[in-house]
Amino acid sequence: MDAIQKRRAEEKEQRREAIIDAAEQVFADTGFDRATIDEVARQARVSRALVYLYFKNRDELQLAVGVRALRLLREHFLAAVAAEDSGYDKVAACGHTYLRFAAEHPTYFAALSHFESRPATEALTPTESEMFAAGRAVHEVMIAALETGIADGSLRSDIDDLWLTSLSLWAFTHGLIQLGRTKARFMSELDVATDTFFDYAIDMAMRGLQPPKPAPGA
Amino acid sequence: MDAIQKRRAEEKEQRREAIIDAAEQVFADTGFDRATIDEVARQARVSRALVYLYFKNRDELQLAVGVRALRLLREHFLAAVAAEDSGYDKVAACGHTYLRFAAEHPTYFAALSHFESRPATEALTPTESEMFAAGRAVHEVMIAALETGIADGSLRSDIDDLWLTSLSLWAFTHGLIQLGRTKARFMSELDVATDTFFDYAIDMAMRGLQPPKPAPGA
DNA sequence: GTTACAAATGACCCATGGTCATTAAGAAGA
DNA sequence: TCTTCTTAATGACCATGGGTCATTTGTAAC
Repeated sequence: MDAIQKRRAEEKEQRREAIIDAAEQVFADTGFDRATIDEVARQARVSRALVYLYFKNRDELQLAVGVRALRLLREHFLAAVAAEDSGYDKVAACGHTYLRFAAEHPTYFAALSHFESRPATEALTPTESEMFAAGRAVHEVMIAALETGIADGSLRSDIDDLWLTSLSLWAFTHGLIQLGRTKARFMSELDVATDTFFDYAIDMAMRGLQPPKPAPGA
Repeated sequence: MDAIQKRRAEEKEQRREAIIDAAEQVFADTGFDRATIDEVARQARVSRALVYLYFKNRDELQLAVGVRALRLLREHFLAAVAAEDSGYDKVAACGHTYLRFAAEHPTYFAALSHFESRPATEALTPTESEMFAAGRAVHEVMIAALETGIADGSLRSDIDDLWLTSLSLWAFTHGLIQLGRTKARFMSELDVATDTFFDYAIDMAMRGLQPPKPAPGA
C-alpha cells in the first residue's frame, strides 16, 4: 500500500468517524430510535446514500456508536478502579460509574441497550466483532477489580468464576438503569427517588460478593 | 346500560381479545419486532384499519400482549411460591420461574422487554395503566415471599424496603435473561452454558439477601 | 321503510430504510 | 494536456409498513 492509498484509507476512516459523530448528534437530539438516517446524512452534510456506503444499514451505524460507548465506559471504569483501594470498593465503584455514565451519556446508554436487546445474529459483522471486543475490554477491568478484592480479602474468596460474576454484575446494573429509566413514574408513586433505588440495589448486589464473615471493604 | 349495549360491549371485548390472540400468534411466528400490523389483521381475519379501531397504535397492541404476559407470569409466581416452604426458597423460586417463563414464552418475554426499554410517556394510556397494575400484582407476590422470609429468618431481617428489593430482583433477573439471550455466542466462547450462568447469577443475587450469619433456607 | 349509530372497510398518504444506475473527482499513463 | 481507469459520491427510485379517513355495511330504534 503506497502513500496515496494510505491517505485514501485515512480519509475514508475520517469520513466514517464524521458520520458517527453526526449520528451521535442526531441520536442525542431526536432520540436513538426515532432518529432517521436522512437526518444523520444531513447533519454530516453528505448524501443519504453515502451513509450506506460506510455502514451496511441502520443497525450497523447504531452499533458503531455502541463501540464508542463501550470504549468510553472502559475509560471511566479504569479511572474509577484507580481511585479506590480495596477490591470491594473498586467493584462497587464500577457499578456507580455505570450509573453515572448512563445519566451523563443517555445516547451511549441507549446504544448499549440496543445492543443488549438485539437478537443475536449468525455471522458477526466487523462492527459486531468490535463491539464484542470492546465489551470484553470492559469486563477485563471489572475482573481485575474482582481479583484484587479476592486477594485483599474484601471480597468472598470462593467467587469461583470471575467472568460469570462480571457478566452478572453487568446484567444487574444494566437492568437497573433500564428499569430506573422507564419506571420513573412508577417509582415516584412509591415515593422513591431513582438515586435511592440505585444505591439500594447496588448495595444489595455487593452483599452477594462480601465475605461470609463480617465487614465490607476499607 | 341495557342488555343489548352490554352484549355489544362484550362482543367488542371479544374482538379485542381475538386481535391480541392474533398478535401473539404473529409475534411468535415472525418475531416481536419484525411482525407487521397487516399480518396481525390477516391472522385475525379482519381489516387492518379495524386493528387501529381497537388499538391506538402498534405500541398499544404490544402493550396489550405485555399485560397478558404479566398476568400469566403472576400465576407462575403464585404456583412457585406455594411450592416452597422457606421465604428464601420462595424468592429464589420466583427468580428461576422468571427464567423458565422467558424460555417457554419468548414472545411474552419480548413483550416485557419492550415495555422495559420503552421511553416513559407523559400521560398513561389505559393499556399502560393496566400494564403497571399487572406489574404491581407480580411484585406483590414477590413481596409476600420476602415478608415470609424475613419472618422465618431465612432472609436478612434488616431488609428495609421490600418494594425496592423486589424491583432490584426484577431488574436483575430481567437483565440476566436479556443478556443470556443476546450474548449466547459470547458465552459459548467462554465455554459456559446459559443455564450455568443463570444459576450462578441467581445464587449470587440471593446471597445478598441471606442473613449475615450462616445458613440459607430449608 | 326510514333514520340513527356503531362496526368495519378499502383506498389513500407519507415517512423512512435501502438500492442502483449514473456522475464527479482525481490518480495514472499516453 | 488529453484519455482512461478507479473509486467516492449522488439523486432518483422502490418497497414496506404505520397510520388516517371518507365511505359502506349491519343493526337497532322508531
